[in-house]
Amino acid sequence: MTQASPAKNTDDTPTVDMKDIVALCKRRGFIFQASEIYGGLNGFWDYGPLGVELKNNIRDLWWKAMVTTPPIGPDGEPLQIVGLDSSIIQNPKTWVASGHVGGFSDPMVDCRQTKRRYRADHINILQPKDGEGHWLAVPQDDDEGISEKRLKKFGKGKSIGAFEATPLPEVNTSDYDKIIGPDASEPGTLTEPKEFNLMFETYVGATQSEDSKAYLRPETAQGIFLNYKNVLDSSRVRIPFGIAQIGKAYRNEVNPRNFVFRSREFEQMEMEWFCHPDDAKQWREFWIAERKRWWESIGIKSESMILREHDRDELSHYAKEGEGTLDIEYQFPFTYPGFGELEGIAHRCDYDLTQHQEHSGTKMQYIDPDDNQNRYIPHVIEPASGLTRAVLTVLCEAYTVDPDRPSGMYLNFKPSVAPKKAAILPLVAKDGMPELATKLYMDLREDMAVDLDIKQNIGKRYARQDEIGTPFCITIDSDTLQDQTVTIRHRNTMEQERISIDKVKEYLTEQLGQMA
RNA sequence: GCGGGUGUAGCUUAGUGGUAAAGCCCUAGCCUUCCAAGCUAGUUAUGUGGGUUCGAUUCCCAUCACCCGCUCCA
Repeated sequence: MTQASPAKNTDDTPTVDMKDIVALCKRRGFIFQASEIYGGLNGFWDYGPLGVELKNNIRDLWWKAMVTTPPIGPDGEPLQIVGLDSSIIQNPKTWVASGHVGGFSDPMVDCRQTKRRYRADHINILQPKDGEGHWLAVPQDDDEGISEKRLKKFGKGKSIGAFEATPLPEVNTSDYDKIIGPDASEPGTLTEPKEFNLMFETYVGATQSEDSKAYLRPETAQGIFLNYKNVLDSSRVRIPFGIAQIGKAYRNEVNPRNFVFRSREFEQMEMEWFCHPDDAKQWREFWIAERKRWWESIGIKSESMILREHDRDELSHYAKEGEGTLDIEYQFPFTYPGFGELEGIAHRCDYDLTQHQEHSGTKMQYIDPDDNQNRYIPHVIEPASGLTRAVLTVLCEAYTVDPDRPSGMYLNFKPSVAPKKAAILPLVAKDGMPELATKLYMDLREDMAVDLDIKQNIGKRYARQDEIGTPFCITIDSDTLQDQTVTIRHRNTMEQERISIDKVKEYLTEQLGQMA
């Protein structure tokens, strides 16, 4: 069967409009706005009957590719990867050690005049020692001599020696009206520092106090690092090995945007690959190739993705010393003609294990079973992607406009991710056709997710199945009553073929296997 | 977080300072022999909260949500 693929435009208009995808998701029960009847909640989404099937299918394929049947390694042996399901809430010290508590609460100030935003702890305030004149906000890290230029303009002839420098966070907010912002031309334009704590806070126990404060995990990775020793001591794995986890994570995003692409509650699929520091570079390359292949296996076309190395200055705190981070990016309709992040493959070095060793006092070093003098803290290669982001990607990729069919479009899902593999449709609801269809349905449903639909005319039912991306429709008609044959309709081509009713299961199993 | 835009049924659109209209969809029944046909009946809406007014979906204010741009994205 030929795969219809939408031709990518060469101009800057994507072939699919996000509005249509969002509307389809709501109409057919893939994704709803969370708490919609109360007006919704910015950054939260619910997965409907078909959405949860799609999400579970993608989740299961990831788990199978990582844990159940991990890839074959460079030495020809299967890799060792074990699963984990850690708690969303952990001891809050976890997030101090990981750097999230310190790094996620940078106070920011906005300038009302220039609309620019600054980190408060990166700004110094030059305060005239004689108390006369304006206070000047300048960058702390002032390589370009900005302070001098600002002084010349607003310092009323005073030299730098006539000022005292104070970090902005130490300045009383009641004095903000005297301050001229770093790029402003008049005083009093800076807002009070706002805390941008991107972790959701909660309280453990029935009484709320600072002592009982805890956090919803902003990444699943830390649960893996916390259990690194437990896994090592209980499951006979040896370096190199991986621990994989799928689960919810929470980030209080400043600005959720683009449907489920950036939401405040989302689901991650992360695997931490523990290896010898000398092998980290090689394993990073291995996982980049492996992960790209996986995305292709669930139906994402190679030409819709790019691999992008992070620039030095966008590297995370944990990746600074290593081989860096590479993103696999997808050409979403809302990033077109640009790309948006699908998965990051990061070299986290020994940052996390070292941090937890220091903060917890628990030794995290690995002792080579063949040479107990060879002790080291493993380096980590982390392929981390968003499951909910994967759902969006698969939807965007599958959405295919086709004006020549009643629905005007169809979802070109790979059968492995499709919520329904086949639909069984009696041509009309009489002459014993519904009974035959029900019998076939009862047989098939033991082996695959199938739909039985008897209502309305056949065209509407085909259209409905096209909209939810069902690869095959099996139709019972009057010939079936005579010769026990049914028609199989192929979603992408709308072509039909006739086969014996008792060959249907065999046929579908073979076809679905081939197309998976 | 800033600026701009939008908000009437699941969707697309009417309309009005005084009972909110239609088509499609959906549900039930009839009909229907291969791609959203037809008939009958039915469900469903002025995002939320204030204010002005005898009366607000309409005018005003606030708020929420969504979209676009900027910002942010550990």
